[in-house]
Amino acid sequence: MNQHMRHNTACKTCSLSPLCLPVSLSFSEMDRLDDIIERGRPIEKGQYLFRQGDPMESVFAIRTGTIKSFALTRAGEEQITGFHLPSEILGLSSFGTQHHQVSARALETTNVCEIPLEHLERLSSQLPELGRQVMRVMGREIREDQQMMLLLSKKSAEERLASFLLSLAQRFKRRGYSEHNFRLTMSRSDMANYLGLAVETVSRVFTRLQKSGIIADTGSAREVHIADQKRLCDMASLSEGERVELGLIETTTTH
Amino acid sequence: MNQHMRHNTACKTCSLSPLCLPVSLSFSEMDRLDDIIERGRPIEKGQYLFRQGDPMESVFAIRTGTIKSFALTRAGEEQITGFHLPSEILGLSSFGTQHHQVSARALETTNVCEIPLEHLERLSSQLPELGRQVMRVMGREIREDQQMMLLLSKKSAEERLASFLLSLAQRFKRRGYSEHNFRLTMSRSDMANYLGLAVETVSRVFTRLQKSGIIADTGSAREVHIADQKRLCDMASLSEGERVELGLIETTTTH
DNA sequence: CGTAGACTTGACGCCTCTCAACGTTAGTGG
DNA sequence: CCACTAACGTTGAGAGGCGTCAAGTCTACG
Repeated sequence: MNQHMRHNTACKTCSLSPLCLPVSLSFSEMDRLDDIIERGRPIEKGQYLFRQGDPMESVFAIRTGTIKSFALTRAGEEQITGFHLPSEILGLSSFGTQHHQVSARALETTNVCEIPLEHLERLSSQLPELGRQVMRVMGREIREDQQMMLLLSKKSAEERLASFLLSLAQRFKRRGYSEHNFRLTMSRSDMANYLGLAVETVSRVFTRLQKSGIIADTGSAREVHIADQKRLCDMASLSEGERVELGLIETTTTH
Repeated sequence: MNQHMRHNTACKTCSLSPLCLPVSLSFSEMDRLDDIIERGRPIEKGQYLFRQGDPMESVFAIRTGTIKSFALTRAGEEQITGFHLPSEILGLSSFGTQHHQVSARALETTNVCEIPLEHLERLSSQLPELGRQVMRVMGREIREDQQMMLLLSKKSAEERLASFLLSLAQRFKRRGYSEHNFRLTMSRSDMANYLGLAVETVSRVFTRLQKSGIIADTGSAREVHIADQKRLCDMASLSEGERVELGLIETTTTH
C-alpha cells in the first residue's frame, strides 16, 4: 500500500492540484507523480522542514499550513525570503547546489508532500509537461522575487504593507478562502523582516490602516478584515507586474 | 551552411561554454544545441533585445557586451532587475507566460545567442543534462534575486555599493578579466536604480571609497580600480550566501 | 494567575532623499 | 578640429521617513 494511500491524499483527489505541480497532467501521469511523492507526519509550529546547509535531496509542496523560508546573514539574523501557502513549491532556489541555501520553518502545523529530486528529474524527462511545469513554477518565483526587489527599493512603508496584504488576499482567494477576512500566520516581526521595515513601523502602519477605515479592527492583531479593497489597492501603488499577478489586468501591454 | 558557422561561434569553440548552457554536454550534444541557436547581428547600445509585453519566443545567452533588464512601474519609471554579462542567460523570468515580463536593453554593443523556446524544450527532453542545466541556471537566478532582497532590505548605501562592486569583480574574474580593474558599462543612475538608492548617494559613496583609498581615482567615473579588496569585503558585510557566490568560502555550513 | 513573548505607542535622531547648482564628458555638426 | 549641447556626474544644504530606544499594554500558555 502506497504511503499516499494511507493518508488518502493523492494528487488526483487533491483540490490544490490545479495550482500545484500536477497541473495539466493526465490522471495516469498524476499516478506516476504520486508514486514518487512521500507524505510524512505533520510539521509542528516552529519545527524546521530543512535547514540551510542540509543536503538537498527533495523539494516540497505544501498541502496545509504555512512555511517561512529564510537565509542567515553573517550576523546571524535571518532574512525571510518568502511565506509559502498550500500548493506552493519549496526548495527550488537550491537547484544546482548540493545543499539547501535557505532554512524552512513552519509558522503553524503544516503538511507537506516531499518530492525526491532524483525521482523528480527522472520523471520529468519522461513527462515533458511535468518538467515544463517545474520551469513555470521557477519562472513565477523569479518574477515574484523581482516584484519584491521593486517593493524594497522603491516603495514606502505604507505601500509595502498594502502590497503584502493584497498579495495574501489574492493567494487566499485562489485557494478558495475569503479574500477579505483571513488570519495572519506570521508575526509582526516576520512581516517587518520580510518587508524590510522595523516592527514598530509595521505596527504603526496597521494602526493607520485601521484609523482610516481601510481595514477593520477585529480585536486581534492577527485577524485581518479588508474593509475597503479599492483604497488598499490605491495605497499599494501596484506595478504593472503586480497587477498582472493579482488578476487586475489580463495581460501585460506593450510599451 | 549553418548560421553559427558563418560567425565562427559554435558552443564547442566558445570560451564561455563552461559558464553557459552547454556545461557538461558532450561534443555531439553541443552540436545539437548549436543547431537550434540563432546568432544574429550585434545589438547596438541603447537598442532593445526585447520589450515587456513582447511575445516570448526565445531565451538569450550573452556572448559579448552587457544587457540591463528592467520592469516598468505604474508611473512609467523603470526598476532594473539585473545586469547581464557574457555567458549569462536572459529571459528565464518570463517562463510560463506568453509575453516577456521585463524589457532588455543593451548598455554597449552586444552579441547574443538566441535560443528558441520551442526547440529548447524539445531538446531538453532529449538531453536531460540540458534540462537540468536550465534548472540550475534558474535556481541561481532565484538565489541571486534573494541576495538582492537581503541587500535592499538590510544594507546601508555603503554596503550596497561595496557588494555590487565585489559581485562585478567576481563575475569579471570568472570570465578571465581582471578582478581589480574594470570598466562599468552602466551609468550611476542605472546603478542607483538597481541598488535602490538615489544617484547622488551613489556618487557620494564612490567619493568616500576613493578618499579612504579602497578604490583608486582613475580619472574616469566609469573606470574602477579596486585598491584594497579586503577592506571592500569588510565594508560589504557579506552574507553567508554572498560569500559562497564570491568563492570566499567553500560550502554553506550547517547552523 | 503569573510570566514571557508579542504588540503598540511615543520621542528622538540619523541616513538617505530631494532640490539646486555646478562641473565634466561624450557625441554632433559646422 | 573645435564649438555646442545634452546627458552624465559631483557636491552642498535642508528636510523627512523610518529606525532605534524606551516604556507600557496585551495575549497566550504553563
